Amino acid sequence: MTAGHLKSSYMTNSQQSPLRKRARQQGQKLERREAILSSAWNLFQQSSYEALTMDTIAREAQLAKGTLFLYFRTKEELFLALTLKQLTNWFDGVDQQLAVLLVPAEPASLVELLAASLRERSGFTRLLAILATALEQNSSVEAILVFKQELLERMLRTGKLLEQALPFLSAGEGARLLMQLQALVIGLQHLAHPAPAVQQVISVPALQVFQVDFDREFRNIALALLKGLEKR
Amino acid sequence: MTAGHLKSSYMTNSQQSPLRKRARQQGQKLERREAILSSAWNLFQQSSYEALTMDTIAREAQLAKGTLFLYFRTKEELFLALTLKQLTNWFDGVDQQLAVLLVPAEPASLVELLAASLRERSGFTRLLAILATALEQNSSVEAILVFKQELLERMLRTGKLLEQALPFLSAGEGARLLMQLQALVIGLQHLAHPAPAVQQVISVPALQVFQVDFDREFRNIALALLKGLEKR
Amino acid sequence: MTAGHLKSSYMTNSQQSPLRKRARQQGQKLERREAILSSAWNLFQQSSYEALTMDTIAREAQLAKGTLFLYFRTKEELFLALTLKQLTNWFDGVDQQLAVLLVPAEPASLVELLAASLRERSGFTRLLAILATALEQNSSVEAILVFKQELLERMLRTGKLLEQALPFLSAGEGARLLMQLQALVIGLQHLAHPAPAVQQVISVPALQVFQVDFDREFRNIALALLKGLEKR
Amino acid sequence: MTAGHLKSSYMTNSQQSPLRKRARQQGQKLERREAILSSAWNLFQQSSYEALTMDTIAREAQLAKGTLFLYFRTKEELFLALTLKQLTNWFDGVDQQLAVLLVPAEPASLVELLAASLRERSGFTRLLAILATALEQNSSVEAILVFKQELLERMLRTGKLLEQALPFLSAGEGARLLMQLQALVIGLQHLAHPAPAVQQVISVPALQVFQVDFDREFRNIALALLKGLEKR
DNA sequence: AATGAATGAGGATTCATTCAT
DNA sequence: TATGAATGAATCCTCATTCAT
Repeated sequence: MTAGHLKSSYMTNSQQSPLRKRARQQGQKLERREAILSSAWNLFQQSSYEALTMDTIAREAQLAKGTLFLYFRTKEELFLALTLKQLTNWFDGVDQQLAVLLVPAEPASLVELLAASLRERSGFTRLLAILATALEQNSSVEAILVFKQELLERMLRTGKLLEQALPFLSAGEGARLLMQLQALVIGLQHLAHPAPAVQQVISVPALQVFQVDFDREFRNIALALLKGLEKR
Repeated sequence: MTAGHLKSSYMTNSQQSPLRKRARQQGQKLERREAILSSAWNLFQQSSYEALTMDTIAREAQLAKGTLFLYFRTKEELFLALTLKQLTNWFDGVDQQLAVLLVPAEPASLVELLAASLRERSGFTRLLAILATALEQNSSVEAILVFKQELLERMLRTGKLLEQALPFLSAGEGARLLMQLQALVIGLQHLAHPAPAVQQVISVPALQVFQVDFDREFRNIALALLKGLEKR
Repeated sequence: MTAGHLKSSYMTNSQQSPLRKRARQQGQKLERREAILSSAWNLFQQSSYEALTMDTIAREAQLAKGTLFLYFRTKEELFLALTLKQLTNWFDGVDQQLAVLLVPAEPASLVELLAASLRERSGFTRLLAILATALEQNSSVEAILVFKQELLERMLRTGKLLEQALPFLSAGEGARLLMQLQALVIGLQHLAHPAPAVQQVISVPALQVFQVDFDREFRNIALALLKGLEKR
Repeated sequence: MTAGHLKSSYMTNSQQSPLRKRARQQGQKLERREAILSSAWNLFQQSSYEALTMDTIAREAQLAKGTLFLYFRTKEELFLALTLKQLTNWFDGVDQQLAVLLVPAEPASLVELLAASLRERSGFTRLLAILATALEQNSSVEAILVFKQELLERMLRTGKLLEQALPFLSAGEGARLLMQLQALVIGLQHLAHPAPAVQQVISVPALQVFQVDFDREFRNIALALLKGLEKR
C-alpha cells in the first residue's frame, strides 16, 4: 500500500465542536444544511468539483456520508444549492452597491462595480462555469425549479435596480442584461482559467494573446455592451 | 464466442471498404488520422462527448481501439484535434465571407455574417463549450502547443481581415475581438442548451426568461460590442 | 425545508385518520401490529419485496420508520409475520372448503379445491417463493420459532382434515402432503413468473415450452401425487 | 482498523501457473471463459451467491476485475453461464445412465437414477434454486436466449430418452416431465436447506416435521408423479 | 503499424437499523 | 412509546489506456 492511500488529515475543518446532535427542528435542519454547504464551499475553494468526493465533504462536515443524501439528493444538487447560495450572496453584494450609486449612473461606474464584485469571488465564477455542464446534468426537476425560481426573483429584483441606475434601460432589460453578463462570465472564466498544460503553453511570449485577463475583458466587453445599449 | 456480447452493428458507418492496410507513408498516416477525426465528428453530431467512447469511434473508423492511440495520445487530444479542424473550417468560412464584404462594412452586416456562420455549426459551438473544461484538461503540452499555434495563426489572419473590414479596429484588435466572441459563444452555448431537466423547468411560462436564444443573443451582444468599439 | 425532497404522497393510503396515539394496551399494540402488516400487504401486492422499503411501509401505515422496528426486529421478520398471516388465511380458506367436501373425496376434487385457493392468492405464492431465500435469512430464532410453531399447528390441523377427506392417507401423511405441495408451489412459482427479460425470450414460439402455467401444472402434478398415494 | 478488514488469502486457488497471456484465438478465449467459470464454481461451493463478489472471483481466476466483464456482462450472466454448464453436466450424466437402462424401465429405477444424479450435485441444485429470483433478474435478453435455447435442446434430447425408457410417456411429455422435476427440485431445495436460524429451530423434536430430506422427498414425489402418469 | 485482450482505479448511492430526543 | 435524523457498509461496472502478440 502506498502512502498516498492514507487519508490526509483535513486542515480546513477547524475542529468545530462535533455537532452530533440530531436536527429535529426545522431551524436546526436548515442550520445543518447550511453547515454542509459551508463545508463543501470550504473544500471547493482549494479543490475542483471533480476532485471533491461526497466522502470528503461528509468528513469535513463531521457527518456520515449517508447524512448528506438526507439533505441533497445527489452531489450535483448539493453544488446546485451551493451555487444558489453564492449567487444570492453576489446579488446581495451588488444590490448594496447599487443602492449607494448616484442615479443616473455612468455605465463605466456600473461596470467597475460589477467587476469588483466578481474579482473577489473566484469560487463563484468557477461554479457558474460548471453550472450547465455538470451541476444541472444530474439534478432533479424539483431542485432545478427551486434554483431557477430563486434566480429569477433575484434577477428581476437586481434587474430593476439596474434599470433605475441606467435610465436607458427599459423595463425587463435589466434582467436580460444580467443574463448576458452571466454568459460573459462563463465564457471568460473558461478562457481565463485554463488547464495547467495550457497555462504552460501560453506562457510562451508568442502565445500571450491567449492569456486572458478576466477582469480586464469583463470590464471591456461589459462596458461596450452597456454603451451599445445607451447609444441606441 | 457464443453469447450476445457483440454490440449491434453501427448504422452510421456507411460501409466503407475496410481500409485495414498499414499506413506506412506519411500521406497515408495523415489520411488515416483524418478518417478517425471524420468518424469522431460523425458520431459527435448525434451524441455527446461523454457518451462517445473510444471503442465506438474505433468501430466507426473500422479500426481497432488501440490504433486510435497511435494517432492521438488521449481521447481529449483526439477531440482537441477535431476542434482545431472545425475551428479551421469556421475560419475558412468566415474568411470567404469577409472577402466579399464591402469595405468599410457595417457592424450589423458583420454580425449577421458571423451569426450565420455559427448557426449552421452547432457541433462546433458544442466543442468550443467543452474545450477548456474537458479537452484541454487531459491533453499534452505538445498537443496544446500545436493547437494554440494554429489557432493563433488563424486568429491573426482573420483578425486582420476584420481590421480591414472595420476601420475603427486598430492593429491587433481583430484577434482580440475574436477571442471576445469566443467567450461569448461559450457562455451562450451553455445557457442556450441546458440539460433536459432544465429545459423542462424553463418551459413553464413564468420561467421563459431563461430560454436563451443563442442566435438572437449572439447578434445582440456582438453588435453592442462592435458598436461600442466603433463609438469610442 | 424548501426544496423538493418530499416524496410525492402515496396514493394507496386511503387517508385513514392518523392514529398517532400511543399503543399502551396490549390490544392496541396488536392492533397497530396488524395495521403495519396490512400496509405492507397492500404495498406488496403492487410491488416486489426488494422494491419495498421500510420507509414506504411506514408512510403507508402513517407511522415513523423507527416505530416499525418496535414491532418487528427486521424487515424480514415483518414479512415473515405477513407470510404467517397469509398462510393462516389460506389454511382457513382450505379448511372451510374441506368441511363441505363429500367424504371420501375424489383426489381430483381436492386438487381443484386447492388450485382454486391458490389461484386467487398470487401475493401469497410470491411470499412462499421468497420465504426460505429472503425472509428466513435475516430473522431471529425467536421469530422463526413462532412462525414454525404456528405453521406446524395449522399443518397438523388441515392435514388431519385431508386425512379425513382422503381415506388412503394414514395418520401424519396429511401434513406431509402439505409440505410436499408447498415445495411444488415454490418451484412452480419460480418457473411460472420469471423476470421480464425471460418472458420476452420465451415469447418466441420455439421456446414456449418454458411458458409454465402455474395453475395447470399445479393441478397436474398434485393430482399425480395424490393418485400415486392412492394407488399404493 | 479491525482484523476482519484484511483480505484472507484464498486457499481455493491452487496456485495455477498465472495464465497472463492474452487470449487472442477463439479457442483461447473460450478457455479463459471456462477458467473464469471454473473459479466461480470453486468459490460458489464454499460460499453463497450473495457473499461472492466479482472481485473475489477475479482474484481466484488471477485476472483483473475488468477482465471478467469482458467475458460476462454482469455478475448474473456469469452465474447464468455457470448454471448452464452445470445443467449440461447434469444432463450428460443422466443421459449416460439412461443409455444403460433396461427398456422399458421401472419408474422406480428411473427415480433412483435421477435422485442419485442430484445427490452428488448440491451446488447445482443451489444454482437452480436462485436461477429465477437472482440470476435471470439482471441478465440480458441475449444471454437468456442462449441459456434457454441450450436448455431447450437438452431437455428435448433427454426428454426423448425418457420417452424411450418409459413407454407410457408420449411425444413431448419427456421434456415436460423434466420441467416438472425442475420445479420439484427448486421447491425442495428451498425447504431442505433453510437458513441457520431455521435449522436451529427445527432441531427441536416437536418441529422435526420441517426437517425435509431432499433426497427422500424427491424420490417420493417423483415416483408418485411417474406412477400417476403410468396409470393414466 | 495494427490489434484487441487485459487492466484497475474510482465513487456515488441505498436503505435497514440505531438511538438521541 | 414514538419519532425521524443519523449512520455506514457494501459493490458493481465503465472505459481510457496499455501492451503482448
